[in-house]
Amino acid sequence: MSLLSDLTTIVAAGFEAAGLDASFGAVQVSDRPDLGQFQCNGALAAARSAGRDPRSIARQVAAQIESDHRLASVSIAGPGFINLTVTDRTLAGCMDAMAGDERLGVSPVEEPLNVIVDYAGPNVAKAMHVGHLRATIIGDTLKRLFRFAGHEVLGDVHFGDWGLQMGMLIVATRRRRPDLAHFDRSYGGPYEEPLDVTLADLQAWYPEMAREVARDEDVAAEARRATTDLQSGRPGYVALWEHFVRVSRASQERDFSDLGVEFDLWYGESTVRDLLRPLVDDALARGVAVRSDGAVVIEVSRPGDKAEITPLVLETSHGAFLYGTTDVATIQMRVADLRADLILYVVDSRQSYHLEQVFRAACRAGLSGRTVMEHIGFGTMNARDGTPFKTREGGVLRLGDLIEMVTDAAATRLEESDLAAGYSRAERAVIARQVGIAALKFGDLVNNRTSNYVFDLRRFTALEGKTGPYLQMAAVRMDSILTRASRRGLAPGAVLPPHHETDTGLVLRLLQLPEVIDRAMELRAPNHLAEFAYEVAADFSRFYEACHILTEPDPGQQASWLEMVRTARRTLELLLDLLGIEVPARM
RNA sequence: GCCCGCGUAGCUCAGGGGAUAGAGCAACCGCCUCCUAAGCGGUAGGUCGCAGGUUCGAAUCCUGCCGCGGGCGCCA
Repeated sequence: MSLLSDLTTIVAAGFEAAGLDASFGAVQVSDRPDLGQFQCNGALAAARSAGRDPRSIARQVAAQIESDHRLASVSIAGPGFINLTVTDRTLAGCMDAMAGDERLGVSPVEEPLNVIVDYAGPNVAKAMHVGHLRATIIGDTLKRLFRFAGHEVLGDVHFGDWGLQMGMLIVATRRRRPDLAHFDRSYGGPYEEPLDVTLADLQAWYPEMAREVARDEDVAAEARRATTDLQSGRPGYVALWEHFVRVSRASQERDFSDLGVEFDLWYGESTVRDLLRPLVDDALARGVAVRSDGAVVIEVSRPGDKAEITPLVLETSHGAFLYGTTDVATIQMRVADLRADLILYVVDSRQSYHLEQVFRAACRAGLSGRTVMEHIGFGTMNARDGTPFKTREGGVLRLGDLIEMVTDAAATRLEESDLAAGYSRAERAVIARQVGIAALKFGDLVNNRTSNYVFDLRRFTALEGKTGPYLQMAAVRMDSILTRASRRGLAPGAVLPPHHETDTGLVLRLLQLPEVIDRAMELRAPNHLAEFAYEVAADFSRFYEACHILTEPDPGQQASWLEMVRTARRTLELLLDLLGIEVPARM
């Protein structure tokens, strides 16, 4: 379907005709545009297995394929590189096919899978902070990407609402508000909403409590007791917990909404709470889990391990379940009820050890079936000095504050520019939000997922160079041209063979879309989408500078260029949509 | 101690065995009577941490060392 796959088919046939494996025919975009548009390195690899000179293989393959009408030139260079350039007519034909295709030439996957993307992972009693940014937007992009590719995808927020912290919050609340009916065992309900316990309270109490628990065994025991009481369904505690969940979720949904992120499932650890007891008992009964120092653990080490992997604790010696337990139970639920084929865990890389334990435990307990579980780890966002990002006061920067910062910076930039001068206040506010979010998201997603990166507010809000706003600007320009053209009664038409350096460059770029989508999916790597979106915008900008579309005298040429602009716009729209970036109506 | 990740231009980062290692920013030089200059073109800038190895070919794979970050049962 794609140009690259067509070329691979051509060259692969050449290798087969030469008595060599077709797999040597893989064609890629050229590293040396001066020598050709595409290249195949297969002759070098084939030389080894065939025991022949790579150049002679390349010559043989070249002779075999050079008569193909789609190829303008086939040449051999260096030790045996086969360089290809396609005819301008072929480029035009491919471009027309892309322009006429709803999916821009990207075929849907042949075997759709049930995919669950587990991402964001906010916790009760904690407003989201900068650390949640990556988990949220990487996960959101992967969700959109897999969905676009044709998979059945569910995004699950995996709310952290069922661990020891709940007991700690209950104890903290009891200290401040012992009068609440929630703590009276003899009270039968109903429970009033403790409205004066706010998220801000919970956030303040929690770290204090955590310090105490670490220091004082009595307090720790109290928190554990409250946790087990909650987990075994004590009504007052459950009511209090429901309140915690409500106030936390309200704050988090605001942040998600600002980021344009939505979830299909707002499941949490508590969703599987009724599975925990049976899961542990069953594992014990079947001998999969064992008692160790009073706890129930499941062995997860395997013969080939480089280092010992310690058993996963399913139930503590105090009778509480841990987040590992709920993680295993969540796998059980996703496999049995949601029929997941693939589960992507978009979680900080630092949790890799834990997730490995959990995956193995689920497997050993026979709960995961054929479902593939994958940890999509990511690095941390650091400050300019390389340490984790903090506010000037040394505290954790709230995600909501970060969003506000980039929005303000975009608004300032907008005011400095003459361009937005005539826009209404309301429109400028909308644009500032869209531009700020784009700067934030693109600045993050363009980085390799696995590496740590530095968040530099100044750089992120500069809005110049390789940034989200640059992409928005390019999209707005495309819209502007298309709108003006349509007002003048000009319509996109058949794509003519490109002959300019810049329109050829744009066409060659756009035709790479299917491979980029494939690669981004395969690697679960949003940065490939981000990078490609930038290249599309940059190639368009060059084309835009060199070819003045609206004043082009030749109607055929003009219609062709308009079709290229329209297709570039659709391509950019798709990519930006996958990245979760909105395009303002104008800037 | 063991395990995992990282080390590429002044800065921030891309680069899934291939040719001459790229981009953005910062620096310097140009381009707005013309579809939005948040733009475009150009110049300069590199022992790809170090040392070995595998290979026709290594930033990329392997080993060791150095440096930085992270993780290592009853927290999440």
